[in-house]
Amino acid sequence: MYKTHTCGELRKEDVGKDVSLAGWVDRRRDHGGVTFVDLRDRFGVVQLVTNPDISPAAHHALDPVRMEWVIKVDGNVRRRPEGMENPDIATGNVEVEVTKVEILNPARTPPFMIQQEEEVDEQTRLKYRYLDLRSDRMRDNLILRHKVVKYIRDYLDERDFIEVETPILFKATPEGARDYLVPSRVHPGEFYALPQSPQQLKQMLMVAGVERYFQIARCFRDEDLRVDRQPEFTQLDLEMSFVEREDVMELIEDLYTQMVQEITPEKKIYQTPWPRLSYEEVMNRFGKDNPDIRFGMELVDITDLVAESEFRVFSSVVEKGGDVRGIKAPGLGEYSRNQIDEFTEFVKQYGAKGLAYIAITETGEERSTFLKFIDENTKAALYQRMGAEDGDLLLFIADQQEIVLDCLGRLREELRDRMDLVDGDTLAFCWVIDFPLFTWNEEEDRWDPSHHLFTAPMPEDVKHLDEDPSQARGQQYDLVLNGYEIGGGSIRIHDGELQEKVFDLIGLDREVARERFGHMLQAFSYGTPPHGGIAPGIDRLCMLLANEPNIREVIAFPKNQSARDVMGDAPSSVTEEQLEELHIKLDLD
RNA sequence: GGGGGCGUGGUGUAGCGGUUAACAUGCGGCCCUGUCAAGGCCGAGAUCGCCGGUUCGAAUCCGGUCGUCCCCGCCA
Repeated sequence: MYKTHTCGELRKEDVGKDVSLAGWVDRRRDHGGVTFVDLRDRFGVVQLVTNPDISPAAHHALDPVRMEWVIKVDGNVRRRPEGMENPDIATGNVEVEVTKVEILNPARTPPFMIQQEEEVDEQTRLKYRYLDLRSDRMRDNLILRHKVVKYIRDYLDERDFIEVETPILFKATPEGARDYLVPSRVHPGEFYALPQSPQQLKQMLMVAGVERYFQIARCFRDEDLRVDRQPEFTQLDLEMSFVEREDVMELIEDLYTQMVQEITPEKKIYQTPWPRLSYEEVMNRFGKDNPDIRFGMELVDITDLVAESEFRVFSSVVEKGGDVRGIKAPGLGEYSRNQIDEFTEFVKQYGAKGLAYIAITETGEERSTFLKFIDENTKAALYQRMGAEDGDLLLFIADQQEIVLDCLGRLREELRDRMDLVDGDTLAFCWVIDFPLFTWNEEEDRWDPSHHLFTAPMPEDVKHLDEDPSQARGQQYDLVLNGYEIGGGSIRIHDGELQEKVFDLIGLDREVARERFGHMLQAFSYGTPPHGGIAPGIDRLCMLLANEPNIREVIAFPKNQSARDVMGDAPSSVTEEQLEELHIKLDLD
């Protein structure tokens, strides 16, 4: 037997026991005589002691042993001498006096020190991911993720959901993200696609009468990567029949609230029940549809106040139908011209032409790009609307509404980070609802679905589909946490006729629609229950629960930014024979 | 597709026109019987990502290239 106990479980109560332990050498402290070895396994660390006077054979057996060697020891648990306890580790009151050592496998000197992976180049960590994952941090992240998924499965199982697997090899959909394609050997020239999500399939399961489906589903999208985006990621995919949007939202809210309390009790949920905010409201208040509501500093519309102003930057924008809005950064009134310029550069990245400001020092002195152009009354009204006080910095953008909101929304979160306004142990969940069903696509001169093309309109808005599609709101809901979209869903269209009308609206040719979605329309003609669902992202949730700065830290084997697996070296070239079998000829420049 | 940051011993950094390329840690050796990032002494280990240019002289300046991270576009 390798182990009678794990390295993390020995306590005062175990003193006197003969134990066998096995694990990795975390550290070794050789005092010439007495030698200490910290032995680590998945469950913790315990201190081993050898003494040449007591057990010379065991003592010398440890001589060659170095960090990350895998060893098995027999020994006796004893209480540490008075004053030698280590309160920093769970097993710190005891140690194991070693009587026998067996080297199970020596280790080369690792390319980096396991517990210091935070300051190691990420590429090195990814190349040796199996070493990186030995660290407490990564081990804890893997465990956290396991707990999240297990909690979800147990919770949904208790509520009569069944987990159904859907195919990974399915059909390409030109809408939305780019597909990963898989060539077919038996059908020359034809391709499967890896699913961007099991959307169509879960709706088919509703037609099939499953009623309550979920799946911890892997999804694939061939788009460029970000801190919170990987080409393959995991969703809790869920769909229910005979529900309205409130039913789905309540289910997820209850699930996540209980899960967080159970798994990360140190986290505080900012507001319960979770606020339900309309798309229009969050855009006006926060400038983005996935707002971080943990702090204030909301956007303020001053278009009406400055429409007639002498400051042409403002008034000319208003003439052209644009907006002027601002944000107040309390306490930044002493910022230098240079510091403010950094904000200007920041918003220019997102299309703003400039940034107007009023900086008010603690003593009430004002520096401004435009104050001299506006009269006292306007200034007073502006200060009142923004709640401006001594010491504040007021920042303004004038442009088309879309740009103003986007830039100020991003600026607001930039200020959050600079001013350190939020606490990572606060989870501010909220729902964003009442999205417009369509958004106008300027380039293609047509309406695009804002969520996806199966989203049902609000019943009272169906009438708008014919006259003014922009007025139609969808029965859609986005789940937002601390400024990240961590899920989205909707009540679906279950009526073939309405579905065809939506296809028409987005300019999808009937023939093309039949080719791509004929199977769905056909399915819907055989008795389809009203249904809806949601697909919360597991990776982003775990990232936030683990206070990690990016999604890769909660994925065992992530891809790097250029979608490469640096450990396994994928993607890689294949043999001529493989290509031939797949009827593929390469055309590389 | 575009913009920006970073590439110096195994790892993390310093050096930014002339240095024996510095420091920490890890690694090897010796000493050390109560440490827990143990300590002390000694030692090995880097053609400064790569290619080209400027210069009497390049880790250092310039151009290109590759890698990586962050961002924009993209992600229904």
